[in-house]
Amino acid sequence: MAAVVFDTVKIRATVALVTDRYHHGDLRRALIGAAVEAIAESGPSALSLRAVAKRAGVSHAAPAHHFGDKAGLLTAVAAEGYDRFADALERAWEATGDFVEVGVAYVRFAIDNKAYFETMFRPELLHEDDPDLQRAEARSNAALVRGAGEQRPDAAFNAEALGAWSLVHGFAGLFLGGNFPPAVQADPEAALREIARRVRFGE
Amino acid sequence: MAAVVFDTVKIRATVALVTDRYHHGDLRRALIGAAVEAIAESGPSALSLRAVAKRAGVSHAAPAHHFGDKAGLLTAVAAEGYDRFADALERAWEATGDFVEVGVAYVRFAIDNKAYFETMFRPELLHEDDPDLQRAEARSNAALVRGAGEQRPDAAFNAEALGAWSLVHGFAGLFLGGNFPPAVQADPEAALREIARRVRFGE
DNA sequence: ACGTCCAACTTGACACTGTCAAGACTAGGG
DNA sequence: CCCTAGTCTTGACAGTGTCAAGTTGGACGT
Repeated sequence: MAAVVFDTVKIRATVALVTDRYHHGDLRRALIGAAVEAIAESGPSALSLRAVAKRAGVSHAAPAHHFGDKAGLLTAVAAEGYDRFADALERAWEATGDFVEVGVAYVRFAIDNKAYFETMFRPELLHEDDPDLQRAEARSNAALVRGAGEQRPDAAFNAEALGAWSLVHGFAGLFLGGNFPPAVQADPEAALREIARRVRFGE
Repeated sequence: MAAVVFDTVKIRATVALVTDRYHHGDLRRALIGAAVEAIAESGPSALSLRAVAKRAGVSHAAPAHHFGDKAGLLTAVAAEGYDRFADALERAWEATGDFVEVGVAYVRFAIDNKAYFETMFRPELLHEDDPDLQRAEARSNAALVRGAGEQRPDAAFNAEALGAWSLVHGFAGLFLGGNFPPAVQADPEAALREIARRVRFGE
């Protein structure tokens, strides 16, 4: 009997996540989700706090209460994005141990998670000093470096890794902007693999 | 005597460019200039038409009169940017005939003309169907292709050119976002040349 | 020389935005 | 059972883009 009661409590707590009680339950999460939806539709710079609030079914000032200001909400989105990004890169490296596959995962993430990706790389919209953001950013940087190989001890930077990073990042950005010819826009992953086949790193 | 009068007229017309008469003379130009300044300070998405108007010393609705709406002003900025961009790429190709130098010019333009560059590659802020924009965009694409070499007739796209384009575009974007290690941020051109030395295109 | 037309620009208004202060509500601990 | 602390709402304010209606003044035909 006690078990049954306990279950009921759990169910009510779960239901509270999507219900419209005064105390929402996990409004913070819901707001981030609503923000991601809105960003996916019209980009991070067009995000409206009031529209996000409406989407989540709360009052217009609720988002600011949780995130301080608009940049705070976008920062939370970016931080979550970097975390998912790091996950994706780590998965790719662990599954294949292949340099190129990490690059493919980079681009695939950008395409499949346009909203996160576009928010992550727009520093003028974020609170760059936010500790959560910095932690998540560091995670994804580490995952990236891990997939890019060793750095020679005498160099100030790893030129091969920087080149590869630039390539996949630029590819993703140009693709999302619709700047490529139709054949590439139609199947970006095939195009990227074709490029990878034709590019050699190292002198 | 007639010549003197004519000169005076010309002088008055020139002065009108910077003066505060009711009919400005070339307000369109002045507004674009003010917009570029404002964008350089805080990015294209933070642009305020009213702030641009104030900077140019005209009423708050003057920009909308000339450009239709905010996206119209940004489109004009982007079009001018693409034109200057095409100029820079053409110059680099004609001066050196070197593939790599066109890439360097690409990145150098992005860094030296942050405001233009960031506006150009933000399609959600622009009127992409604007004929002036399309013309200027086509010009810079042509200049880019010219520097990237021939395309094999059997391929749907030029993989080497796309790879090089992605690389320089990504490098520029990451640099502008401040994502690189300090040594690279301090001297991006040297870093880019180092990368170019270590990357080989073609199988 | 002069009136008339028309593009350039202004004025005023509206709905919408982010942000802030003050208040209403409620879950959880004493 | 109340009281507190955190969650969310309400109401207000200045600033924004956009539109309609007004003013201004240069150019052009007569």
